[in-house]
Amino acid sequence: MATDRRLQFFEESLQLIHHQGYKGTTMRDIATKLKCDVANLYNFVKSKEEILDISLFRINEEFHDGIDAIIESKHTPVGKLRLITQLYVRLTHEKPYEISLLVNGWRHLSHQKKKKFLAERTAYEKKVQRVIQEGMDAGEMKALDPVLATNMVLSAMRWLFDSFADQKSDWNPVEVERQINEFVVSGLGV
Amino acid sequence: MATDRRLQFFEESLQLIHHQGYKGTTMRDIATKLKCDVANLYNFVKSKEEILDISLFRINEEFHDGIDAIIESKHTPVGKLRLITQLYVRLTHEKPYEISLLVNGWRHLSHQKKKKFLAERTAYEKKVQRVIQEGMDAGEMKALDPVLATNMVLSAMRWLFDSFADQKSDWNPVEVERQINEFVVSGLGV
DNA sequence: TATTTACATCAACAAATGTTGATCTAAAGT
DNA sequence: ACTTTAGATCAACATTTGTTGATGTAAATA
Repeated sequence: MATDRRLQFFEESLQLIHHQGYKGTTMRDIATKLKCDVANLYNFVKSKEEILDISLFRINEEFHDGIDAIIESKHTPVGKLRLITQLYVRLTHEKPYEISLLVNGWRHLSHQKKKKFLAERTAYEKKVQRVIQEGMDAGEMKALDPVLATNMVLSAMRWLFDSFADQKSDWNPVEVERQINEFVVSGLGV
Repeated sequence: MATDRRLQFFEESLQLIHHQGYKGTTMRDIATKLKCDVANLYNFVKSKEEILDISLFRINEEFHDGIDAIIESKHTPVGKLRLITQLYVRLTHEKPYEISLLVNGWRHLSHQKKKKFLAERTAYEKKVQRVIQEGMDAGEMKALDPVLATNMVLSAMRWLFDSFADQKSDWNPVEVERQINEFVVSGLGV
């Protein structure tokens, strides 16, 4: 099932979708990049939407599994928050085009799938929010609105996928993670 | 030129583009919302792309004019940074659908216009970066990578347009601005 | 050797989409 | 009274787009 050609198909598709958007990417665009006929693509997926579906929910699960492992671990709130940013930076560095779907692509899911995605996203934002809330309760972090604080922390990293996807930029992900963490921790710190 | 109906046309168009994306919004969608025929829309713009063009470069100029005024003012770097976040929050609260174009919509500009937009955006990011750099040089801010710091600061506010566009959320923009500022300033602070 | 599997091509279609030209109406400006 | 202007309608177009069905081929598998 996971043949070379099939992997290449998904890879090129996601790159095109990142740069041109989902609606702006046609099956013919993808076929051209793969140097094959359009009809051929339907050997890999049964519809265009499936490219989005499959890729998006796979990376979503990977991210959420990572979050869960951190939540269940025995770290202080600040420690957990550090691991969360670390996870996000690492995942974005490894798979910028997939993360691009989580940031933008989800809007083009079908109604049902979009509902499902947003419900899951909200649930996981709440988990991060709870970590921050615990940090505030423990006096490790300053008392801001927890919803607002969560949004700021997560949003502060959302430029990375664009940067990592860009050939010209060559951030060192470990250094990026260190500095983001410093920013976030002292941004919330007392 | 700026008649009621024309204003309504742009307003509804931008709302649709925010929710469905530029490519995902058809001229027929807009016509339906305005309860008129598709052909009628061409009394307001000479092409679909013009909706994007006009709206995007107008808000872009408004934002950049604001930045320039702050840069030229006599404040400390930290003071300037505070004014910049204030400007961004205010603008996003007043015109979330326009800001949505600056965050996402620009990707669908024609090649030429996109080049122009990106050049301007880069120039203005550099101006913000210089403020941060001055803050670091003056010892007001901790020494992080200035490019990275700039990206984090600006990106930390990029979730707002989505939230302000949403009917259900009712943030107080003044309070939001205060908390964002606290986060950003202590995030960069020594 | 027979057959399944992964991948490829060609032709074609139905629907969606941006756009145009000709025409109309009612109000506003001169 | 005459003319311009903003807004609206209808029919029609050329393209673009996702998708299908019939068919072919070369390698792996049984």
